[in-house]
Amino acid sequence: MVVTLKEVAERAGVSRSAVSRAFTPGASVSDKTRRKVEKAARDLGYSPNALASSLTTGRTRMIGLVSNNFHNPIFLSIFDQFTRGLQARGLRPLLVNLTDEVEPANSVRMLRQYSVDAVMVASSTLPPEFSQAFRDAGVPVVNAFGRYSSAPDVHVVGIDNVECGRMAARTLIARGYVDLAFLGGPEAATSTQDRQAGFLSELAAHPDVRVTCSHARAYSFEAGRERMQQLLKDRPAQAYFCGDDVLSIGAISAIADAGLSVPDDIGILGLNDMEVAGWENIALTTIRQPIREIVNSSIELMVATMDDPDRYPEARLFPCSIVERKTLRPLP
Amino acid sequence: MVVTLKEVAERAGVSRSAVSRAFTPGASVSDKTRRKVEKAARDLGYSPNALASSLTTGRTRMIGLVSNNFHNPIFLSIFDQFTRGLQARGLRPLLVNLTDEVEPANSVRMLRQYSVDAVMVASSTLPPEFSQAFRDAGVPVVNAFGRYSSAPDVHVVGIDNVECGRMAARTLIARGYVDLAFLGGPEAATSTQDRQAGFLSELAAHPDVRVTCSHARAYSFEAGRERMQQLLKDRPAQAYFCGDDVLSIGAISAIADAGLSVPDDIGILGLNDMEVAGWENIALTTIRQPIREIVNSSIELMVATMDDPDRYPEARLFPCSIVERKTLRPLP
DNA sequence: GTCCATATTGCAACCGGTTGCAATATGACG
DNA sequence: CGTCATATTGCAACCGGTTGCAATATGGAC
Repeated sequence: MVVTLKEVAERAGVSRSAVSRAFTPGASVSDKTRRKVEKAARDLGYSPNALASSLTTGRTRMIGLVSNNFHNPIFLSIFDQFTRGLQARGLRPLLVNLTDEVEPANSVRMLRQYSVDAVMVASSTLPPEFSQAFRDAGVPVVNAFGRYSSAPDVHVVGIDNVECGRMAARTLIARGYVDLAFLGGPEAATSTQDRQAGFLSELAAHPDVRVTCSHARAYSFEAGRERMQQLLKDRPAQAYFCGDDVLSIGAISAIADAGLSVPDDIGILGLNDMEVAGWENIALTTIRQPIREIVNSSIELMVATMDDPDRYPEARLFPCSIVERKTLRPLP
Repeated sequence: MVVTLKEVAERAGVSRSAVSRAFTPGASVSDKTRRKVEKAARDLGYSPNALASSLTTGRTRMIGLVSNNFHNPIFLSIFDQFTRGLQARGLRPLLVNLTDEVEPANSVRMLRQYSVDAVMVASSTLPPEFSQAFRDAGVPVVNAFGRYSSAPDVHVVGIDNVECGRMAARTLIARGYVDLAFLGGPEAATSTQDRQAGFLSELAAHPDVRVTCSHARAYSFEAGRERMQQLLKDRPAQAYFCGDDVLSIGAISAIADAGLSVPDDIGILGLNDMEVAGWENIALTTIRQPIREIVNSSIELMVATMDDPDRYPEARLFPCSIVERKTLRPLP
């Protein structure tokens, strides 16, 4: 059924090596041979078996694309960017869903069985042990959307969550809010820890401003909604910096249910700028993460690490920016 | 760096065949040999190279997961289900993003180079030529979320869009709406064509009911919003059946902007029941597509077709159901 | 202990390619 | 036309496994 190199060689009247070289860029073949081979290949509908060649070349051009986040809509566009970026470079993503997986060794074994050339961890919540396990197995790894300080031995590309927290604080202060709050994701998530730390550190310079912190049990709509419902039973703050857009929208939903208005009664500031945040009936004011840039840079770094596996680990941080919409009162 | 069968064989003091057999379920090996091999493998940290073995066995256990829909949030959960379902069966999804790809031959070549055992097309908008091209290349294919009538030579698993259209009509009629409209996706999308046909056919029995049709240029928030803005300039209908949830939410946003209320002034019925539709500040009444069942059935069918490549093509249709929320007036 | 059916084992060829090396072809130059 | 450097080619070994087959080992029956 499937055409092999040998058949092409026979039809073209050349050796198998000649055919192989005709398909290898930069190999030594005369134009005459190349033409004969190309004709035979075309006639037969031949295309080389990438897996067979990987056996000798040691490169499969397959990349493990690893994530555990299949609920936050922002990740759909992240997968979109990654698949397109990898494909454009002739790389193939082997998608690995690590939801509920706790044992790094399993994933490592699996990805080694399939000889991926590198691993892209696309997650802000996967424990660093996973990235480290891949690296220990000798596979180039980049952790996209990861925490930059926790795993200095693995490349990380993402945003400066501490700075995001500071930016959030400055944004709220500038709008005249004096009673602020942070509503984070799970307390164990490093992204939440960093954003909170930045938020608080910036506010340290404003002793006149009141600030409180609380945490939702997950980065999800329901969790944000539940948490905000509880907060509303007490005296709520004037404005909340939420650790994530989905969380923000859950919070807004609870506020609306309580008969209060955003931004008139309570201001909400999100983080991520997922597509849904821009929908006019959501219109979330949020801090935009430059997804495209992070993805492209992650791929570039990964490719560079494939060429030089001993490359010294680095962190690449991209600045975020405020996207002004309708859930914060305007600047005075 | 990487441990091979040969090294394990040497350490265990057996032949390479013995090692291979120890890792092949059902092969003939004595317990004694198996134990020696397992110990050696453990000591060395050996795990077999799946790609190398695929050369002789002809099976890679890799599946091409092909889609062109990376904007509709419903597809994130679809990918979630697919990756988990495939992984649970020891299959590995090679993700292929066909956004902007128009030439089926390219995808076929790529997937053949990587010797995938089967292809899962997860899309309702990919032209049937793609599925057909995979089938013509001799690769088992299932088109999940595809149109059941257009490509009788390829397995299709999904919903009966015509019946969905009818169900939508019945739902609106039952709520006493007499001035109805269908707001579809692109006119070229077969899902839109079928839903519209079903909608109109059911209404044929109700000559007293007025009905009009229009189409958004894409299955997107913006497209739905724009189209509804235009519709509102004229005399809008009492209730709209929208071809998709995202479209519905765009329409709702336009209606709200115009100072009208949903469902008091205009009713909206969506289709899909994506996660966002359930968020309380959206609360879209919609027709639920049983995603999990469709995905599982698609995988089962794909696996069955891998065992019997000549399996006669079939269509599997799953019933949809109304999810009652807050964008239609209640039943009388 | 012998005989025979059955279970294990290793050899060697093969899967579909790549590549070092030596052999041969080519072309420039004198 | 001969010489020599360079370009092209084919041979054969190899990548990391699997598997048919023949050889050997095992164990039960007699």
